[in-house]
Amino acid sequence: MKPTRATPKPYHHGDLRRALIEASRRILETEGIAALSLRAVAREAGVSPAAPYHHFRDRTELLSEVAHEGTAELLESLKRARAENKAGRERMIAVGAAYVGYGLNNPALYRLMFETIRVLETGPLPVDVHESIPGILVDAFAEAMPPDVSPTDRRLAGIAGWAALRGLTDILRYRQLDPLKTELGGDEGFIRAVLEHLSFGR
Amino acid sequence: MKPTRATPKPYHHGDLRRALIEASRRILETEGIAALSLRAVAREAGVSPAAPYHHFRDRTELLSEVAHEGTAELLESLKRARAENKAGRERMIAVGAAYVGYGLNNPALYRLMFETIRVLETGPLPVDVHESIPGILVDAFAEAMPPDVSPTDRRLAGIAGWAALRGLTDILRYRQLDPLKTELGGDEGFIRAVLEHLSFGR
DNA sequence: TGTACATCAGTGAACGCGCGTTCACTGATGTAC
DNA sequence: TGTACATCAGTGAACGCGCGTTCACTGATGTAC
Repeated sequence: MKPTRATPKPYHHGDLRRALIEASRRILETEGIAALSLRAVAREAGVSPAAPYHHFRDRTELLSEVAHEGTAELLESLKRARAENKAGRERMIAVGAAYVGYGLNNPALYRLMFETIRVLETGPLPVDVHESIPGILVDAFAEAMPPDVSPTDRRLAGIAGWAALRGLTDILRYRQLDPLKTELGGDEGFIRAVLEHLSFGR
Repeated sequence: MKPTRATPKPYHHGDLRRALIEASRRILETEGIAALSLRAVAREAGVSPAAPYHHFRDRTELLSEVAHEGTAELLESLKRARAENKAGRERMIAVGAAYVGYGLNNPALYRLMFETIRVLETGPLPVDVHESIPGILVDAFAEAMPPDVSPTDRRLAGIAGWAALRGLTDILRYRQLDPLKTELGGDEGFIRAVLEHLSFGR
């Protein structure tokens, strides 16, 4: 009995590579990174422990792929928020909310992404800054500053904003702020309220 | 041959409990959390694999103790910074720098502390806010705001500041900002410059 | 002060476990003629 | 279209490893008398 799904299925057992990455993400978010072994992933995907080796050199490579997928998704989400809002406060808040939202919806993956960056990225900021996650965030904040602010201050405020988003994501993730959050109307309202207080450097 | 050290040594083989915690921290910072097994700790401390069980129920308890020690140290450092600077911008920057500094000097422990919080802390913010890490940070930022700012805005700005410190620590830890950092005179100058741009919510 | 005993920190061997990875294999699919 | 063969994704058994934890033990220290 072949499955009725209309997925590509280019090889004789379906798109296992895809299935393995999805299994990894499922395990990651439900059982945590410590449970994310190659064997567990194979089990979750319903194949033998050796099968993944036809698609990934080793455990590290699988993890990198998963992290990379997360990075691509988040980047996509930020670009969408940027495109849908004109520069200024609107965009700053939309981009910020998209960032925090992604982190809260994929907490374990979000963590993995940054742990992996340390290993993968050699240089400091990526080449094309406007296509990188930090680049988009910093820009969104910098652009929201009043017109009389100097380029350096603008940039520093952007970095402060970027940092605040990372911190905010962590704080909300660990539920350290639930009472205040409720008071201000959930995640959305809370994020908005906090972001209102950024990017107004002197 | 007894060691010449003047340490207490209340039991017949020295203060193993202490030695185990110190061994844990050494392993944590040099080899990472993944390498922090009970056996590795015992090895590092020069005792048999079963010895730690006379001091900690299991691996989790040891980890909790280590995390707790880190939390206590950081709290102590923040209190010192608070006591040594009068309320306002001075204190805000001193407390912020102390926070980031601790994170950068103990990166793996810093991470462990927050991973552990999730498990350990049941409620949201600790009871005595002025004796908690978030409490001190939020206050330091809130106090640095201009006098005409409303209590709610003050609090939100404080939270934004707290978040920025967490994010800043992460960013610096992953060396994503080295060029700019050098430009601004190392960690110290950089942190100061970024903090200058916070806590000026409208 | 001296002896008998209780306490308990540390030992070392052993257990069962899940892991990453390798290996010779099987069997379905794709390709050449 | 039909057959022979190459390809290669997936199998299942096996390896050696380090792990957490338990156990009966040993032997130094502390305590009662």
